Amino acid sequence: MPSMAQGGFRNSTDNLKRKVNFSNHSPRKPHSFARRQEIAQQRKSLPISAVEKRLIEEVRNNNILIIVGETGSGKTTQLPQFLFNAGFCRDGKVIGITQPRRVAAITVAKRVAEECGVELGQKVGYSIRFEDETSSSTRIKYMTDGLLLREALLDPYLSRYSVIIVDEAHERTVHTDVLLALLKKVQYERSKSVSGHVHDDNKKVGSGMTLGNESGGLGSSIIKQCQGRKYPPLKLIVMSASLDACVFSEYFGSAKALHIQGRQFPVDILYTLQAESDYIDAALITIFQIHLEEGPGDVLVFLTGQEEIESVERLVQERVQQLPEGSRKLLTVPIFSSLPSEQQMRVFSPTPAGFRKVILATNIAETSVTIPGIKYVVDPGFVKARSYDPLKGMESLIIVPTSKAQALQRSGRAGREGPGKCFRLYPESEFAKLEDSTKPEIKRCNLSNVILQLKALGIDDIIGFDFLEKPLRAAIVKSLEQLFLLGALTDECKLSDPVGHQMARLPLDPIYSKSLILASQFNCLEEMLITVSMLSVESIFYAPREKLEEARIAMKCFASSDGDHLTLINVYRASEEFLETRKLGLSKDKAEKIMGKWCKENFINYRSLRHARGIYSQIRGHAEQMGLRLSSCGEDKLQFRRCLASSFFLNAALKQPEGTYRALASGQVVQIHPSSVLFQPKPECIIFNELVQTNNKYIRNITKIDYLWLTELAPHYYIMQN
DNA sequence: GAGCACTGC
Repeated sequence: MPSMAQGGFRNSTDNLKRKVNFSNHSPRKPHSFARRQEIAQQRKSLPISAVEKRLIEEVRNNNILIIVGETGSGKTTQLPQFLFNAGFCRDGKVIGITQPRRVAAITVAKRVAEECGVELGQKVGYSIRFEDETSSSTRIKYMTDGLLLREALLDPYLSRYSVIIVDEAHERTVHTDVLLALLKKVQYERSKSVSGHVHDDNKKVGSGMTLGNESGGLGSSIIKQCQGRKYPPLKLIVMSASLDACVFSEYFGSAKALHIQGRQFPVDILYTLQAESDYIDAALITIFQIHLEEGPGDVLVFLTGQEEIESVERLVQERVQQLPEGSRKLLTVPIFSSLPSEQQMRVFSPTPAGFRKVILATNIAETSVTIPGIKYVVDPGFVKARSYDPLKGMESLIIVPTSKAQALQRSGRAGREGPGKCFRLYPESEFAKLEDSTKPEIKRCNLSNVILQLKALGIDDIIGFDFLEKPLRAAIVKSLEQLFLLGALTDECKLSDPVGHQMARLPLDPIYSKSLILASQFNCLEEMLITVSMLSVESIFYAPREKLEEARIAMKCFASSDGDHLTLINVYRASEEFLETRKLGLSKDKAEKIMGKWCKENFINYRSLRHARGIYSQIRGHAEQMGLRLSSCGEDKLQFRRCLASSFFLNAALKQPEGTYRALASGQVVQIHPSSVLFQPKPECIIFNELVQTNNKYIRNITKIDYLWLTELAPHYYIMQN
């Protein structure tokens, strides 16, 4: 019996003790005088408002500032407004604020537009992929960090911006890391463009940079492009929620760091007395311990994946029935990203009177979704993490312990509305052994895309590039090699013309970008546009456990004996046809609705399909602009499969006697994932798009090809190898 | 015959 079942939690010595401030949340009354007063009152009560003058002064005096603001400090909404009012948008300049997530960019922009009393898209706007709510009058612009990176490809000096604020930098997404490196360079170059030499306060900034490599770098390319033009200095503000501000400060030449107090309620942290052998069982016991012994308030339980969530849900429901009748008012609500949105919404519906809600969540509830009413957090201390092995070209999804920062983030979820409690299902001595923070994404992902982007920005020395944290040399070399094999790089490791430049312009995985270029030569660009759109989104098919058989039958209607790629095309075209026949005279809302219904009937994930349609129209536009020939191979599937072989020759595999496959590039033994339409027939030779290790090494998205095509279509790889 | 955390252009 786990120790907590005997009440084995004890108070931690390092409870989160923070200053408490209260705010009144009254109902929204837009546009009314009362509403404006309410907003003014709320703004004034934010911790950041007390330091407005000081902040503006620091921004004036420092070209780079690190701001550490705890949750609820108001830094994201207020700082841009302070800067605007202080005149940082003179001469039509823009303040840009980047976010790692789309929803954050949208919701914050809406809030700030309301606070300013302006219509969204005017003075205050946002821009994310597929949605641009800005205009020529926009001065405060929220956007995703990936979008600003794309903007930099068109405007390397980021000349429209007077200030760029990188928010949530502690999350260390690839986009954030690359953006920070780029901004450091841009800032240095802009300061040079004004004065012809480096300013005193910029010398400090530039000191950590590799000036020796400027010849092929951003500097020279920008100077060429922007010859004779002068830009005012760029102000850079890096905002982070965590304590490791020194990482950013050091990177930017001992930049000044400021701390702003947050507004979070205290959370009691409790640990188990002993290590738990089974964290699922420990979580179950803790849930019931809270339910029976603690005061009212909902419970948030962090689990690692869908399967765990579903099994815990069943177990909780079983055990509730064994409780005395008066104690059975316990509801379970699951949430994870692949759950259809209407089911995700259940976490927001108020808990019925007298009930306690137990939310079973993946780390979607850590940052992406904020659930109201949480007073208790149960944290087993594990997370399913993706990592990438550059040598094998293989991703893996494995369950690992969380970091300290992650544990802190999770416990903070209990203190949003009042004091809370967090039950960590491991001893305090184990907490001390955790990594401080999660490994930055750039150290555990395929770098091909990053490198292609940097090359397109004129940065050729990737190994010497001044990253915030350097990726493994082997990972860089492997990706350079892949880009070379795809024809994106020349023998001198420069971006090739036109292929490399075209590939860099497309917002896709480089291997998919290349497949579009090839497809225009194979006369099947239409088919390939659909294919890469469908391959770029989360799983298209959705099969709930209880309707697995029905889902299988539905999927058969779309299946192609040639493989998954043509199956995906069939799904896309069927949805197009369905919409074509119905949409005449339908409003956009109505059309979406019947599309959603069609998806449900066919066991297709509506969100994924809609996303794929968005990508399709975007990349189709790019392809047209590039002058790629839009053609269809019609019924000639052979032509399309030959194009797939030509595009994905790096991912070819041959069947072995036991029915497993050998990946030709890496020699690894892999298996076809059972969700593939080719799981049953098991053809001799195939190409695949994904290699992920879970319980086994699985390949997914597979099409059957002829072995001879490989030497014919990719002789530079296959003939050289033999 | 398995099962896939989360983002983003």
